[in-house]
Amino acid sequence: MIYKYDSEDKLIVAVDCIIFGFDNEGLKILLVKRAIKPEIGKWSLMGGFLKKDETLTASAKRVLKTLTGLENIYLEQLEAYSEVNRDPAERTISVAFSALLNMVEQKWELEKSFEAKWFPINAFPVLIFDHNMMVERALKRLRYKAQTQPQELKLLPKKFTMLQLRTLFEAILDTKLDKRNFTTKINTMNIVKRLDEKDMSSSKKGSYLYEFLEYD
Amino acid sequence: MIYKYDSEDKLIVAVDCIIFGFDNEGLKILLVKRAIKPEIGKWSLMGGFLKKDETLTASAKRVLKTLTGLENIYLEQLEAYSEVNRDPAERTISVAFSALLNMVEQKWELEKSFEAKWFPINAFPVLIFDHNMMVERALKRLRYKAQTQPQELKLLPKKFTMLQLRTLFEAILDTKLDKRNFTTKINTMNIVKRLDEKDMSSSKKGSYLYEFLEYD
DNA sequence: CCAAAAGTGTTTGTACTACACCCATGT
DNA sequence: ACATGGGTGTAGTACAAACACTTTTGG
Repeated sequence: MIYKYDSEDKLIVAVDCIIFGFDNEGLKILLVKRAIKPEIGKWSLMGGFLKKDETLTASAKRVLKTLTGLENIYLEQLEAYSEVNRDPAERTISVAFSALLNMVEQKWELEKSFEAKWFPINAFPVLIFDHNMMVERALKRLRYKAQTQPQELKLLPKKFTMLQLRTLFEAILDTKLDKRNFTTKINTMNIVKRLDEKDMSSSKKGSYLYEFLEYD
Repeated sequence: MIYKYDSEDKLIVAVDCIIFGFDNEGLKILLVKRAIKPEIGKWSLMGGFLKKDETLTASAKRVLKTLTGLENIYLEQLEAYSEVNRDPAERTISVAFSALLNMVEQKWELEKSFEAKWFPINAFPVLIFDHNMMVERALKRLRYKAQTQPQELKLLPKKFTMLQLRTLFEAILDTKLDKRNFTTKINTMNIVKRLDEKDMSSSKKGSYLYEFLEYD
């Protein structure tokens, strides 16, 4: 026998993805021009609606795949947004997710049927609904991650130089970091291993490549 | 003109509250015996369903008020749970909230129409659905809060002794803390003020009472 | 006067900060 | 040989951890 909560309200649940990218210049955020009403034509986070038979994470992954073709991406649930009039079209609640993409060894491409664009994190437009709040929160979380679990920052190519890693940190934390102190700190953290390989593209001497250590 | 997302799925959204209390003996969690099917009679978090015209936070506050009569309680949104079959009765997603109650100068009482009971945090029963996961998460968050914003731990009476505060920390962090180091740390944090008053109930000498500083 | 709990300081190690020079090599 | 970016060490300071004795007073 199956019981049902017959008299309870039902409503639409959405997911919105804050997609961060890093390209050695700075931290970027991926936005799309909204294709449906209301607020059609305005910049927005990439989002979608939760289906009856999928989890929130699956839904966010589906959205991400639609936009970039990518699967198996680090996706983290942030927070649910539920102001009654957050979406003027209809009562919806939305759960925010954040994803991190490596823009350098880019194994994906933006789906062309969407008008999508990367914006620098410190110069992106006003977004629809409560999306700007969501980005704020995601940035806070990203800064926290950088301090506590930098190995989760899947924004770099598999092999990267100390300079790349430091530039990433500087972009996320929006600050300058001392080269020597940064190297010692990363080393004492025991999260990377130095390879024998060097990257020769940026100098005559070449700079060592590193990899994040895998942990079980 | 108003637009609607007509073809999207709608579903039931629930809130579940992880309610922590502290009574100088240890950290407790408030559970209720479930009164509706399915899983009727099993221990569960206090929960409810989101109504069309209320925010998630309002919904969680309503649940808390129903159970304890209390309003204006520190409530924090944790995470949304959305496994498709998490509730065998019907597809629902649930957003977890955590609340902190002071069991000592208890200004509230448990609503008698519910069979509700405080359990020690390290000895409570298996709960329905994914509620045990929710408690795990809430505990993690509580530990984090203790480290970073102890003044948010509204688990103590307004005036408390260092011993009470330390016992609370020990309960939350599940560890022993050195008396001297703890006092110095709390003092350098600048989050409490020592009153001229002493609590004489526990010793002949009496121990100073403290209050959390208000911050704007 | 003594039992019971409260209060208090010092030392040691570890982590963070600031700071400047030498190294390797392609041209 | 030199210009370019890469790599490295030290000294000072601040914070965390370990550790034990003295104070107060009701009984």
